[in-house]
Amino acid sequence: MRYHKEHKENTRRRVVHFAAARFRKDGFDGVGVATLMGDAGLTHGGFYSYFTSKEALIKEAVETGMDDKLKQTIKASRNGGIEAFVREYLRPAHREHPERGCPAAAIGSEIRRHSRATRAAFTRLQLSAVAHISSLLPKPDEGTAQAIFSLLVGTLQLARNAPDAKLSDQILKSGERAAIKLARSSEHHILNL
Amino acid sequence: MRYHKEHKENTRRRVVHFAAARFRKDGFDGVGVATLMGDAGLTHGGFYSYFTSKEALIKEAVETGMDDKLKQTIKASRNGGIEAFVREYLRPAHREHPERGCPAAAIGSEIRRHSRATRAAFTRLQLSAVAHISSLLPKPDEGTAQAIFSLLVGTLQLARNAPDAKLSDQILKSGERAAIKLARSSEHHILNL
DNA sequence: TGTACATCAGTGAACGCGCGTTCACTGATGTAC
DNA sequence: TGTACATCAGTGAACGCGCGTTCACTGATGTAC
Repeated sequence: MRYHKEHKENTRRRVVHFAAARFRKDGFDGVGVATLMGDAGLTHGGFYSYFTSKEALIKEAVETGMDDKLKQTIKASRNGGIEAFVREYLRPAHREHPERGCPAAAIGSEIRRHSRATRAAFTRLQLSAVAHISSLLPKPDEGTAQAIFSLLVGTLQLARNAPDAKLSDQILKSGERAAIKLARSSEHHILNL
Repeated sequence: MRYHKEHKENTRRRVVHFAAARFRKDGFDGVGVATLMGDAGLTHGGFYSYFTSKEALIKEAVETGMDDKLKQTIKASRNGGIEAFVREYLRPAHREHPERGCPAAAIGSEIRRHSRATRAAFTRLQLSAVAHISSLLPKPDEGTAQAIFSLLVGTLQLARNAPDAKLSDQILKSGERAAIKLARSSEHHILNL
């Protein structure tokens, strides 16, 4: 035997880690296998000893990115309830750094064109986020939680697209207000449909 | 003089029209200049007599797509108020056909990586949509209107990503309920932040 | 009405390049003696 | 402790392909006579 058994596993994790950032920054089609390996300090030739295809890495990178960002957001907003969660997600710093941010916002419109495995991984982690949001509501409500998640994703994405900083800030603010309104409305039961 | 003066202009419009559909279906990187021209019944060589670059066509296609879809949604929900608008936007048929649907949902996370001109065109049309939504509210409110638009976009995108039809339907429904709730809440002034 | 012609919309070969993927190989490593 | 060796993580050349872009050209067209 050569190299400790964890060696290859660690390298693999590094590739996925860097790929998760690259994909969020440049899109799935915006970065090639050579760059992905280069980010981890390797050359492209070894790629297929780690992954069966670029698509397989995409699936793992999406999974890792969603999981990491959810954990980070939960941690940063601990004890602050749904309002802290919403504010943490819609921070300008999150808008400024898609590479470390939520994949749903960074590459949300590209997911649908990828493999069933990629879409399943994405959706599975999305449901974790929704479950967490639901648990933060005055009264748990998966439907409202899903809508809040959709609103956060749409808001961040549109804020990133805006070429004007002031408008981008307004988009962020309007999303924040509405998300908190939705969260509170689930408590008051004022409006029924 | 040869060919009527409208001839080239008409051909150009046809290219933009087909490109607007292709980009929404396959993404900006998912389709090449040869295919874009082929859709309009032409070969790729003439492309640069119509557009200065692929990016220039992207800008026009985004503009056209946003404008067409907004007009279509307004028309289809005429006299039905904000609820009809929301229901029209979140129809399963819209989810099934990104190529004829809202560019914000179809390619929302890709816009930010494109030219300033492309982003400006996108955002300008987004503001038209927001203004229209605002006019449908019980009491005009640009902030709430922007949040409703963000919610619609995020909802449709996530519904398209879901690999499971039932879950996708639930995402659509939760977005619809929340959007209508937000619209009504602006009337009642129950919750202030 | 028929023909010769200038215009220019549209063609297709060619460019350099980067893509995803394959594969024969190199050389650093931990172990056996 | 020192050396010989088997393993296999990682290398880099090569593949066919499609990309965006350029350009010399072809040939359909409306007009002038």
